[in-house]
Amino acid sequence: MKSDDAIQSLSALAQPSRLDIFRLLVKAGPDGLAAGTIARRLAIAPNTLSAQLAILAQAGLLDSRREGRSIIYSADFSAMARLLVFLTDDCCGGRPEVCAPLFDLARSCCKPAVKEPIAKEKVR
Amino acid sequence: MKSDDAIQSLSALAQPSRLDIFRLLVKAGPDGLAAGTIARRLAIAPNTLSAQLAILAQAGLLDSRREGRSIIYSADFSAMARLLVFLTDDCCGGRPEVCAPLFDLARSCCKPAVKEPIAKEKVR
DNA sequence: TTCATAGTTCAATATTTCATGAAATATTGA
DNA sequence: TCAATATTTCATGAAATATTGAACTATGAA
Repeated sequence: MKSDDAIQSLSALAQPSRLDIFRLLVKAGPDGLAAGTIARRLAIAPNTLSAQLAILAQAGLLDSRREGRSIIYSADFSAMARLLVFLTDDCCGGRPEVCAPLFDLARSCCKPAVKEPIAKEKVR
Repeated sequence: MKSDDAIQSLSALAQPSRLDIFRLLVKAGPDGLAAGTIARRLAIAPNTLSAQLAILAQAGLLDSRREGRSIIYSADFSAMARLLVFLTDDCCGGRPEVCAPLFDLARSCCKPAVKEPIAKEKVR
């Protein structure tokens, strides 16, 4: 990832409505949500939402697809991961303990992504 | 972490000079770098740099301490981790494979900082 | 003291970003 | 086709942000 791309992603997320939108879509998972649903849930005017979605999509953080009259938006998880990698690039500098919080992050994210559905219940 | 705090951190990082500064300090590790050193390395005017450092510090992303005439800035790794957690909150939504990239992130960061190798690799 | 070095603060200007209303486009069903 | 729904585009004024020169504070050395 280039610095310009990271700036674009960070700028896209650095706005209250857009951060809410993105986090809502992160929670929604790959299925995503229709623009109208997002507008209703977050109480954002349709035209304002459209502009926000365009900014997030342009930054590569969202995918979109049309389904009937609706346009479904979903978070691009791999783009997200690339951004996080960029931010933490060479974070250790020879001191593995420095980035220990990052491992805690990965572990707290969800149950270890092994093939078997280890835990039935939801994380948190 | 509250949304406002995340916005502040993201806004702080969403600017070319500040992103460069932060990443330089991430690489520098806990020892940090003097403001003047950062200014020289990144070719930023001292007063401009000062403003940028203040914004990053206000966002909680940097620590600072005086050493003689110099003021040493260093990245706050735990603040960083909190931001990443916030962004990926509930990212799984019942689909562990969705956040697999985050595990790749943690592993690529540096050598696993775990007491014992949990599960098996092969997360893909 | 006096001076030089290291950073910061302030004020002004230039630029970017934001939310909104009005109008336009796309899809579906009657 | 027409009407309704879903979303986007455009133009605009207001607000936030960035950069710069000049002045200011703090530390250490002569």
